[in-house]
Amino acid sequence: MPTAAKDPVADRPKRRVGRPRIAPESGGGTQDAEPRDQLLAAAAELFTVQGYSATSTRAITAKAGMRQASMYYHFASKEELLSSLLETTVAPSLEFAEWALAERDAAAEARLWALARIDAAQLAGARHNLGALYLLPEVRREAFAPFRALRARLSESYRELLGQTAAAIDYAPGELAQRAHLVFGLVEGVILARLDNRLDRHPESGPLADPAAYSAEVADAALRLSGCDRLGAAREQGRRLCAEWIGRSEHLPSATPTGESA
Amino acid sequence: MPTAAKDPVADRPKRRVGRPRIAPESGGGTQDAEPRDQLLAAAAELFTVQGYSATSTRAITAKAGMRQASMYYHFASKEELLSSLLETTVAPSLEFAEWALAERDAAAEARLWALARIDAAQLAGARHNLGALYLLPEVRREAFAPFRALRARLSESYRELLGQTAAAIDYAPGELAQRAHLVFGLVEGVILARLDNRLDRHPESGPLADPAAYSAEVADAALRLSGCDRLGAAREQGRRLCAEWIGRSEHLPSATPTGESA
DNA sequence: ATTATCTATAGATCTATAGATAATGC
DNA sequence: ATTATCTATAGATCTATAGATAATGC
Repeated sequence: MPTAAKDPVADRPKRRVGRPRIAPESGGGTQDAEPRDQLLAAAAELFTVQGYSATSTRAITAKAGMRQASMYYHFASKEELLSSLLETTVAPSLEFAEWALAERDAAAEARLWALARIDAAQLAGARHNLGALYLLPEVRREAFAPFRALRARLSESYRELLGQTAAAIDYAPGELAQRAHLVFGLVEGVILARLDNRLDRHPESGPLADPAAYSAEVADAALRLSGCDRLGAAREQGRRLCAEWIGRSEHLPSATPTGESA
Repeated sequence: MPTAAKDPVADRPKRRVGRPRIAPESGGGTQDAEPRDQLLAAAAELFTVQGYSATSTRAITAKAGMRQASMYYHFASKEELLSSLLETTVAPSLEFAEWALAERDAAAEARLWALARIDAAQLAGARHNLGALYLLPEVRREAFAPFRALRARLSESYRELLGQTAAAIDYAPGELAQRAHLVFGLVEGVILARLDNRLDRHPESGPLADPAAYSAEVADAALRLSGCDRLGAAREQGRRLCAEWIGRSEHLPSATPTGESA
């Protein structure tokens, strides 16, 4: 073997600064992630399954393989931990929404389809049912207002795109807001579907069977609700928009702290 | 005044057996309700707003006007309190669903419309956002399995009705379950709409602006999702079914412990 | 005697802080 | 010296039980 550094990542001795941990890594392969990300991953699972108040900092740190107090080196409080998780949840959909709003060459129907698709796919495919985090009652606390503002912007994006569709011309006054709400609610139905899955069938957490197919169904249903009469064409162009966006974002470094290796 | 007992309810001296309370009634006119119902009403508000784990038994009893330990005379545990609330939440919709399934003379589309309507109206119009209770992560605990079974039966009722519609004949394999899920999710979107209302606009809890109109919109949207092509007729007959049911249930003693006087 | 409350408290948490300590880095 | 952990603990909870008590009912 003449070339020494064949696989620099695997060879890395993983020696770290600071006092070493004592607690063993409990299961789920987060061994060599950043401690901060280990905490986020542990909290994501526990918060979605048990809720925020029902999850102790002790439980989170045990899952992340460290002692309770060590959490406070990485996060100022338990609330800050939830804040971070919440923001990673809306961010991707919101980025797509803003891009889609600017793509004025594409039909509004296609952009709406694509937004519903991307948003639903993210909700359906995430390792834990992260969307359920914003159903947690604790999220109404003042500490989470910044996150709620992000979510309100996402909701408005749906309304704007819907307002640009051909069907919207015939809407009665107030009907736009009404229908936009229904569409937004339909997409968020993915969260509820996952809750039901977990409640009634799979004891273990997990994504819906086929997120890609499911999210396309949801996007179809969204256009049906909008009153769009040329679903086929909109879906076709919508798919292209999704593909284009995914192509772009793959060039970026995908910083998804909660998505563990596999 | 010859006839002595003019208004027996108002004249009732309200003297009660047992040691009297010391704690004052805090606000909301539940003064002369049964203690058990006062506790349920207090818990309904606090659980929906703050969540289950975040609500202490002390907070519940303070709102109901008694001391913390007195709760345990009426409920064996905090979990039992939530259980009672959960069951009062699904029961009305489920009763309607079973009646509608049996009404085989009416068109399936109309019965589906009516079920969506009744269910959505109940979710939209309840004093507190009681539907949100079954989004509480704690509801996954074993203690709440009986409630989850009720909810599963409601979900199946939607699927059965949808399966009897004309549009269902053309569904691909698996499409029935898929669409039924979307419809069920759409109706539950009412819960999310109320959460959003509370998050973003009204600081106080409260029902959606016009539950009757809103729930009719949701029922329309449900039929649109089903692929029904004769919405007008179905809606017409659906309205009649709703009216018939409401007529019936008004003859019964309406035992809704959580709906306070007004 | 029965009922529905009360007071007091055991025992088990839980969050966050203080300060010690075991690594690496320079 | 810096970093990332550790141990220990203060202080504030929280749920549920034990047993006393103040009403009504008979």
